[in-house]
Amino acid sequence: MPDHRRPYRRETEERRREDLIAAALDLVAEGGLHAATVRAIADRAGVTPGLIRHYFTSKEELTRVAYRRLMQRMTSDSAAVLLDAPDDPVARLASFVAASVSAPVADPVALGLWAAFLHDVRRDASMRAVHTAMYLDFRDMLQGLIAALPRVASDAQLRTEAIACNGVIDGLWMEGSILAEAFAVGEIIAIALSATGSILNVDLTSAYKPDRNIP
Amino acid sequence: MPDHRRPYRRETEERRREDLIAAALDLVAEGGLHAATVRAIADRAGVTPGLIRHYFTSKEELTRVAYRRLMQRMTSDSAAVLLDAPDDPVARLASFVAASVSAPVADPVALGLWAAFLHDVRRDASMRAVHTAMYLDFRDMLQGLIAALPRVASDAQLRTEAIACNGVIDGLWMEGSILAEAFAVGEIIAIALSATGSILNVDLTSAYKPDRNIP
DNA sequence: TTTCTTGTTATACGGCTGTGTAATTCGTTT
DNA sequence: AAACGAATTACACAGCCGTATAACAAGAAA
Repeated sequence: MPDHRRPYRRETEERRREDLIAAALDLVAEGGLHAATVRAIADRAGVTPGLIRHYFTSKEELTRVAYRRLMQRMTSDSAAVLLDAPDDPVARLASFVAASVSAPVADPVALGLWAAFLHDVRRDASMRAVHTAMYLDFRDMLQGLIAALPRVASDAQLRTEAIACNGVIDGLWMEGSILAEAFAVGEIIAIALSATGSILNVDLTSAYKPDRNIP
Repeated sequence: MPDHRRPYRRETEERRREDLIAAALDLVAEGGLHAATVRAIADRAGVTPGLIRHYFTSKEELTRVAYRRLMQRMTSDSAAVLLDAPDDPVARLASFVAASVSAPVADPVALGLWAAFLHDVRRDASMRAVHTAMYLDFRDMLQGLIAALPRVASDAQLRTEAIACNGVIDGLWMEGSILAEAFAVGEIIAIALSATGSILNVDLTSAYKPDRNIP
């Protein structure tokens, strides 16, 4: 029996939901899905466990929402690169490819989160829909950049090339994130540029100018 | 109070360990890591929960062993392809690449298992070592096939090309496993051959002859 | 047949899980 | 200042988790 009840401040619904989602993602990233228990999430968000069921009908719903938020973040991280990318189509594609295999798009935490949710994604239809949309969004971005190259290419060829380049990016994203120590600094970027360049028959390597903002 | 004790047969240590490992992998594949509880594993293997701690010092050890077994299976599945692959270096590489993005190497269950263990792999040093070894084994196989091509290439170039081709394969392996319905039959194989062919500047597509044993 | 080893089952335990519900207190409205 | 609504806390509950330990029985050895 507590001497005094824990004092608290009322917050907006959006703020509380955001905090709970962030706490859940943090915990999943640190300790896997099973570490994100109702009590741990509440603790991390600075509230008591009961509050979670006041904002989410079940823990499963919180999980779904958190996954959706993660995918949104990954997609917007990718799209953000294009905001201050060069105008030249070749350099623009090169910059996008390089960013996609570098932080913050590619990092061990993001991969860990992605993997942790994978099983639920396969089982839950709504989560699978989120995943599919995010994958196709990314691939469409890539295909748009490829289509802008100064070449002639059929639609079918563009699709094939986009899938292939996406494959390279995803594969290197994965390997670079898990086995970062197995590669030299910049090696993944160089390989990504060279490989996608080969696939598209365009010299991306010499078109790539590292972002001056990032040391 | 049970009327009678459950009857049982004694088995060899190897048999029991194998059964428990297989049961654990089955359950992880079906329901994620959290579905592989001590009780569920024992039930699936046809024994009682206590027996697990007779053969494994902890559930964590069973997990590590199961992961090691999974990696062994994936590696040997990959290597098996080379046993009845063509002798011609180009056709040989093409057959290896195609097999690596097809069943049984690439399938949703394998990807799900791989993802389920990923977090533990990042945290546990011995599991990480297993993963690294498996990755390098696969890449070395690939690099060996690339080196056998009728071309001249430096060691550094071979390494770069192997990493790039491995990236393509891994990426397509991932996407094809999760989003199988988003691709036409054989499309992933065709793209994998075309992309790796471009990277290596070799025509793998026309060198590829589908295995007659597989319809 | 009887003994002995040990593979196997049975059971207990503390701790943690997600959920349901009642009590409280914050901040606003009257 | 008093009342009110609802955000938040507090607590209870059944169930499952991994682990520990003791009782049993299967099959080999004698």
